[in-house]
Amino acid sequence: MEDNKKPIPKVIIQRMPIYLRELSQMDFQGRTVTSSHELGDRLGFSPAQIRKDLSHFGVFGKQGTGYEISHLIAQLQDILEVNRVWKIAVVGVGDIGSALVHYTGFQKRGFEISRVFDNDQNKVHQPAGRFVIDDIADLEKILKEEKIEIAMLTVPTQHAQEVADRLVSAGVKAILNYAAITINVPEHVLVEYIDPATYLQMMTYYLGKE
Amino acid sequence: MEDNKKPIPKVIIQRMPIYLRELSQMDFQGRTVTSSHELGDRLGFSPAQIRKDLSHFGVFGKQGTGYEISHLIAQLQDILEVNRVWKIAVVGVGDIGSALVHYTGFQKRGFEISRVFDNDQNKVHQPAGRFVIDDIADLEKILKEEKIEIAMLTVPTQHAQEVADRLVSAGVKAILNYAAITINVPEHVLVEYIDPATYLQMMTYYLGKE
DNA sequence: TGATATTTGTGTTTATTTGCACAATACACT
DNA sequence: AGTGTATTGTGCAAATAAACACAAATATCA
Repeated sequence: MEDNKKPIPKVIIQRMPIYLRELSQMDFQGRTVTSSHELGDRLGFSPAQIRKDLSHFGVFGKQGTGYEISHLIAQLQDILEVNRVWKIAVVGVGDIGSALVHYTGFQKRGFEISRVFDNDQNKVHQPAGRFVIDDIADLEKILKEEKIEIAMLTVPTQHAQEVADRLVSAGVKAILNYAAITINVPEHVLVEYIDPATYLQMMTYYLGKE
Repeated sequence: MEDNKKPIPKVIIQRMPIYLRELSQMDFQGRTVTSSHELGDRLGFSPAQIRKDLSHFGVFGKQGTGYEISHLIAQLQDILEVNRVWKIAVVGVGDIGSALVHYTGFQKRGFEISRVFDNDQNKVHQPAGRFVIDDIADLEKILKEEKIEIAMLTVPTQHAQEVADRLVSAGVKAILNYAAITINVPEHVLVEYIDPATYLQMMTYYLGKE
């Protein structure tokens, strides 16, 4: 294990959830042991890369045998801090927000939507999934009370920056932004983007070359 | 411009839609000219990186002035092949599929949903947005007829691989996969993944280190 | 006009990331 | 026990990506 103070590169952190997802899938299929070679085949990575990635965090495998799946899952969950359940707020209950609220896959991956906000008075206090929609006017108050540190931002593009600012002032430390716009936040706040059109445009670049 | 036969690295192609998105935003705000420095500030990239990235495709700026926004937008649209409209199929009309069908932002970014499929006979032939849901039994036939090359895969996890196989056999060349599973496709087919939990887990890694 | 400010595109350098290859270890089987 | 096969973790090399830094071009303005 590389045990100096250098931070582990982001590109490696990005692959860890992919490894965890695939290992969970293998576990679900009843598998108990795997190897860097098999995992690499399934994910399209080289075996060497998988071994090297894992080696940043410790020694998890056994020579000649490979990796015990349930053990590696537990280790990855520790590393990614998802051996507990993080509370999440969904801000904006449009089509995407609703879809996220109804999605049942978060719990087993370490997350639980715990509050849902909208600014539309026709939606406020109405049910959305197992929630009652809160008024976005109470955003800061509720997020602080509930100590919610992660938000999924699903408001219309033109309001994304303004709502992001409020999330930051409410103490949110990580934002998953579904609005198709880059938002500016202080350095200590993490932002990731989900914008299908950017993925599609990446692919059309290659489709156009054929 | 770097004009040898080396393919342009994927990491650069990934940034081009981000540049395009921000430039469109600036254009919408009435701006006409920008610089690598300003664009970098807004996006969190270094100016040098932006200039180097663009230099792979040609010369778009003017020394002392910067970039004319509308011109650079047009050039990026050409590069990414979104100066035309690509037909897209949505496969699986659950919560996410519905949200995509109702999303109005695709058209101006080069895409148009043109067919929508589900296997649930209670949904088939029912309306979804401006569409009538087609029976997934007719998937191959319709995709070939319509020459649809791009699909957004929004079926339940356990059916994702099987449906992906059918998309490939129907001639689809690019899949945007919303199912939380890695799918295997032939080398000539592009796949990108949208799985919110992987992004969240990446962020909790860092949150846990604070 | 000429002096000063900007800003690009790119050759070079530095840093990061990936891949290679092999000793060390474990297992299976005779 | 011994032989053959599988697999890990890692030092080192190669490949890739990012940053630096500067000549050349443009704009501004006294």
